[in-house]
Amino acid sequence: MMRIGIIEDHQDTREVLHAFFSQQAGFEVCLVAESVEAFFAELEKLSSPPSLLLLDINLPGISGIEAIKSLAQRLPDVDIVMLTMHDDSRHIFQALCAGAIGYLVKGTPLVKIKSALLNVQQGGSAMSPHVARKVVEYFQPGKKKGDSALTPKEHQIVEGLVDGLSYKLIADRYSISIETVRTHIKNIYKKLHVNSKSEVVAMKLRGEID
Amino acid sequence: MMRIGIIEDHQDTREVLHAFFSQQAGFEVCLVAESVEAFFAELEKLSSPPSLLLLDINLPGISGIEAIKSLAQRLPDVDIVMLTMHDDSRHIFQALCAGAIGYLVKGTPLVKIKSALLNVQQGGSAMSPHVARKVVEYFQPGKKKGDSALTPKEHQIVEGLVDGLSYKLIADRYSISIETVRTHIKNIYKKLHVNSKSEVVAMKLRGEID
DNA sequence: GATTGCTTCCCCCAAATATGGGAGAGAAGT
DNA sequence: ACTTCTCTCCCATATTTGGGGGAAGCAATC
Repeated sequence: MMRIGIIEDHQDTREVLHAFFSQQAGFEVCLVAESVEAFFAELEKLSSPPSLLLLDINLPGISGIEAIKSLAQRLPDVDIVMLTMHDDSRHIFQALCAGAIGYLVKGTPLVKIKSALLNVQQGGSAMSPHVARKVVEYFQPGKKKGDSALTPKEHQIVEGLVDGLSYKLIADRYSISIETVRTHIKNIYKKLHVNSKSEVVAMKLRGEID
Repeated sequence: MMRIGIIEDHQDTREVLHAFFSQQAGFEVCLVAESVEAFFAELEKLSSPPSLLLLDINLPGISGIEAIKSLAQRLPDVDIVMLTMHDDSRHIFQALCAGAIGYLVKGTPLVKIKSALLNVQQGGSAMSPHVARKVVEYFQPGKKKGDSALTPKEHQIVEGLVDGLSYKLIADRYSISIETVRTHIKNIYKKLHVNSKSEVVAMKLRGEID
């Protein structure tokens, strides 16, 4: 028997999930909440905690991604599966890094969700096809070799970013075309799994690069 | 009538300045000293203080730059104009940060100095009447008002920036309009003298904010 | 010789951002 | 009462950035 919790702000989705899994043999919906805050409040009243969580990202108050760590801390044995409309690399990466074990895109048929959750319960994973693809692509370039190691030129560019320079000024500083700067930065973003200058600066100054 | 004080160790320069401004209508040289120490001593004897100071940097004893703060403290309403041979950015930066409102290089024709001082008295600057004022304001975060201290809301916004959020996401996080976020960020930029998210992130993570 | 990785440059396009205005409401201090 | 500050929101416009392609020279490696 799988005891699942659902955190989802959209009422329709919430009720559909609740109704569906309540009917499925082997499943028991033990907690349904529309926000992380509400979830924690309800959690107090439960005798036995859920073993799996379906978690949305767009939530009022604390976002689903922000909540993953505290959820995992509070419920060490729970499997967290994201169920969200965001299929972009950034959210996927953040969620998985924070501790989510699965990532399903909204629109996935209920039966698919069911089988995915069964997979999770058996120690597998639950990912929508193209999410899985992105995940694979993430770890492919990184696991073959030097991983997130930036090339010398890329390190230079990062220095420029930390100094708050625009693409154009970086190009001037290193006497290269602005297009080259753009190319380097795009590559840096892919390696670091970010997508803005600010995030690169933040990582660098936090010592997360090098 | 502009009452000016002159602190200059080089005798020739001192006398030339004294003689020149004594002759100019609307000007009154009320104090001439060859050092900061001597200036403070003479200041005791004056009934009404100078409204403007011509200050050298190379001085015996306390340097002109070191003296700026104590001078400004002693004479809150005085405009301090540097008159020095040092035209390097370091000295300029130090002087302006300390509170000097103008910065003239030695060799400036007397009539130019005169018009520069007139500009200062009229709320301008003594470097080049319209670019100069911006330069001054650039180096002096907020001389007139509440300094570079960020408001609570602005600190919140900075947190959002450090987390790599876009304007829209910051707006969502704090439940305010994206326009409000833009306004706050514009104000932050002005206070910190930067003009990009990355620079704010860099300053914050370097501990230069707070 | 072929593949791979690094650097260099170009195109296009949509979105985000920076910059300059203005404006009103409420709180706090003068 | 008046000013100052903070927070809120809006408009317009120009530039920058992010994301998607592709391509070419070069060095190292296989």
